[in-house]
Amino acid sequence: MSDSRRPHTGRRRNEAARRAILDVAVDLLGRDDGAPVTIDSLAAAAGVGKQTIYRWWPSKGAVLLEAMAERAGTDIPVPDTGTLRGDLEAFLAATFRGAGQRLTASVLRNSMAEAQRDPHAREHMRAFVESRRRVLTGLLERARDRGEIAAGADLALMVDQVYGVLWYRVLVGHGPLGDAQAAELARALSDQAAARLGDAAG
Amino acid sequence: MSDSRRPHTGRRRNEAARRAILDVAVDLLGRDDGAPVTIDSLAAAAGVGKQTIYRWWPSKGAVLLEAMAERAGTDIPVPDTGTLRGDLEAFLAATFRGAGQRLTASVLRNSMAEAQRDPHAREHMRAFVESRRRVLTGLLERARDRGEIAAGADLALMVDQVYGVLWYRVLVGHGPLGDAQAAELARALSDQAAARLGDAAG
Amino acid sequence: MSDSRRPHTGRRRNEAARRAILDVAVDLLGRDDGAPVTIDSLAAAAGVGKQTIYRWWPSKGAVLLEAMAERAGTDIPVPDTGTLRGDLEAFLAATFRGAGQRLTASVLRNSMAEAQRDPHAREHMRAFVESRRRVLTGLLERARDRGEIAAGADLALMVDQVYGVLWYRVLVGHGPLGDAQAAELARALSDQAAARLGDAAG
Amino acid sequence: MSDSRRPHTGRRRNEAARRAILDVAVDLLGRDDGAPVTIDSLAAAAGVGKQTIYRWWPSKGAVLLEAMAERAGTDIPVPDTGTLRGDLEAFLAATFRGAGQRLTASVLRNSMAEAQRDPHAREHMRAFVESRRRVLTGLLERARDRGEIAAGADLALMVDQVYGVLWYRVLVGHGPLGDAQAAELARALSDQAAARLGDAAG
DNA sequence: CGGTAACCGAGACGGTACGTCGGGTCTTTCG
DNA sequence: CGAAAGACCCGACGTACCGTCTCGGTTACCG
Repeated sequence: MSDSRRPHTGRRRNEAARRAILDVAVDLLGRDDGAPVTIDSLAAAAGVGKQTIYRWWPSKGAVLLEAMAERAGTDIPVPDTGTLRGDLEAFLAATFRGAGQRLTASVLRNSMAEAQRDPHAREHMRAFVESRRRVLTGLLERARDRGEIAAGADLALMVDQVYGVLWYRVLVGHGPLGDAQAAELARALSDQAAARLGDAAG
Repeated sequence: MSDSRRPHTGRRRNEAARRAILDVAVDLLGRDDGAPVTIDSLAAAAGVGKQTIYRWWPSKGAVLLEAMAERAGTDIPVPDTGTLRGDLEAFLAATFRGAGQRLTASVLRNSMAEAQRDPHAREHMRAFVESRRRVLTGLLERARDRGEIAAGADLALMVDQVYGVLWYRVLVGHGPLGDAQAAELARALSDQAAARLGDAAG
Repeated sequence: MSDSRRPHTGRRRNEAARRAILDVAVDLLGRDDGAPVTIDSLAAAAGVGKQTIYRWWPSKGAVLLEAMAERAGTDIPVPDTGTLRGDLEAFLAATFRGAGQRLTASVLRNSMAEAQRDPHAREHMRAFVESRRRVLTGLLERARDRGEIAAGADLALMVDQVYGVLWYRVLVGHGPLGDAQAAELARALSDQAAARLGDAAG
Repeated sequence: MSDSRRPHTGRRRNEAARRAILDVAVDLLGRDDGAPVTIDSLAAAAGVGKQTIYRWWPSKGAVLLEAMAERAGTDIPVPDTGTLRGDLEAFLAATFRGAGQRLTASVLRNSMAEAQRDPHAREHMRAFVESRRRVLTGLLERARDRGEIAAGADLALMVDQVYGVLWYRVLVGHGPLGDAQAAELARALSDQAAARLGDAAG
């Protein structure tokens, strides 16, 4: 993998090695051949000793999740179309399109599986999920401030519906995940919000 | 595990062995100590030779998922309150209550993790999920026939909104899964359905 | 402990694997390229899983020593020339010639090194050494019975003088180990025995 | 190990560090817990960087053997009792007593093991052994000059019998190594010498 | 007297081998 | 002839050391 020699950095952590490990991790996670990413192959492909991985990460799951967070966390821009439905549709489309990619989906599936076994990975997963949720929650709060969502609405549950559908489809693979689904779900959620507003009004 | 001696049955398949294997599988899946259920421990605990497992199941994942399906698949009665919201609330409450139990949740988490690695398990998971979805889909279709849901509504997506939230919370564990969530989600979905009806009417 | 005769079910030890392991061990020990015989290479060369080695031997040293004992223990015939000096010369010549071979010497050196670290190997070495000593002790006892060695002579020390010289030269390599040395040492020891006889007589 | 701070010596070799390394090496070699003295533990215990060891010694074995030579090489005084047997008995008693000490024996065993693997150590061992042999050879030559040993006698083989017995017992541990053995062996060797003298005379 | 060369403690690095664990197959013996 | 027992091959696991490297610092020598 790393043909060109990576220089030692003495007694300080070698940033180049860290990068190589994470890059290779994303690469391997992306393969959906079912091969479950071994530490040996990871180390070999990164041109790194296994100890260098274990020195900095407590477990395989931790590496994979950090790698995943880097990849999947590639910022989804927060749109501002002026309406809840427009914002949702744009955000969901970008999000679903990302997660729908074969490679990213594979990363997500492997990571979630790892998180079920490894407590470290679990914690990383929790943090990753939280960071993603925060973005969407912000979008919804803005809409609420604009008066498009009732004050008492359960924003968390709305967020869960989005990411729930996303993970569910990624993990089980029973249905597609693309622009059409994003649009449909955006409409459903804005309908939910509108209905509650009407309640409050009436 | 099997204190009393299970008799050999000679040349015919030993149903008792099959039962013991599935029972032990559920038991081990239920432990959420993170220990990942090995075939050896499964065979030992069931008082069964490993070959007896492999004779009847193609892989570890297949056993575990079949075990899970037995447990988690305990039939949720399909309610009939006369209204979509009532039906949903009853169904979701029962479903969430089941999945929210520590043991069942543990089984689900382990099974989903297994399904990400093992193709056999993946297929089983797909089938299990499909069977569960069919029930809820039936409930929604009935409501559509009653005129509570628009003809063009994406029922599959509504089903996903339910099971997506369920799996998402089970797997990540960032929020509770109980009657309150069931009620809130039932209300949201029926609102969403009603909104589409209004569109169609106008 | 409490178990009486259990008839043993299940697959039996694979004798071919055992032989392959020991043969390969001798082969690898024999290389005096300094490469220290790893379990991995041993298993690979024998076409055997590592576990199969660890199932039957407690440590690497134990395998190597058993292999060595088989090789070096190839029976040295006990000569019967009628005189102590003749017997000694024949026995020592055969023994030294064996140990002097490059391959056997290499096996001996590696084994002794292993025995210094590994308690299991140490015990095996003790047993091997003891079995070799017994043969020579028997030869000396016969000579004592014939009256060629004084009753009070320290036979154990005489045996040590033989094997001491042998191991010393094998391990340090400061001098040859062949027929000439055998003859010289045989003469020295029979002289030494004769001297004690004279003492007793005088 | 080194509680008090060792002062830097700038660009000149730090003698204190060298001493600390050798002292710790002897200390660790002396443990007969079978733990095989690693460079890391050696460096840590000496409060020294690993590079400081590799700067001055070509390999682990070299350090250990130099340490051993220092300890075991503590000069055995060459006695002068006037007779071969007396000289031998005194010299052997002192030598055996030294090597018989648990700590020294442990050092010797570990060093010899190291010498079988490491070429540097092997060479050091050869040199050490040679220096020890020279002393005993000198003692024998003096006796030959006095006419107590025949001119044609194989002094080297006599020396080998002494050190052979010593190493053999140290390495295998099948018998004690003390004054009694020293006396018995001294008598045996002087008997050998006397016998050859008689031959020459007759 | 200000570089600079060689030493030092520290510790990360790429590797190799370790001994263990688990997966899935194969073989033996019993009922 | 199915089922238990369990040995087999394979390969990943996480750890221990190896010998190399770079760092930041100290001290002695040299210009």
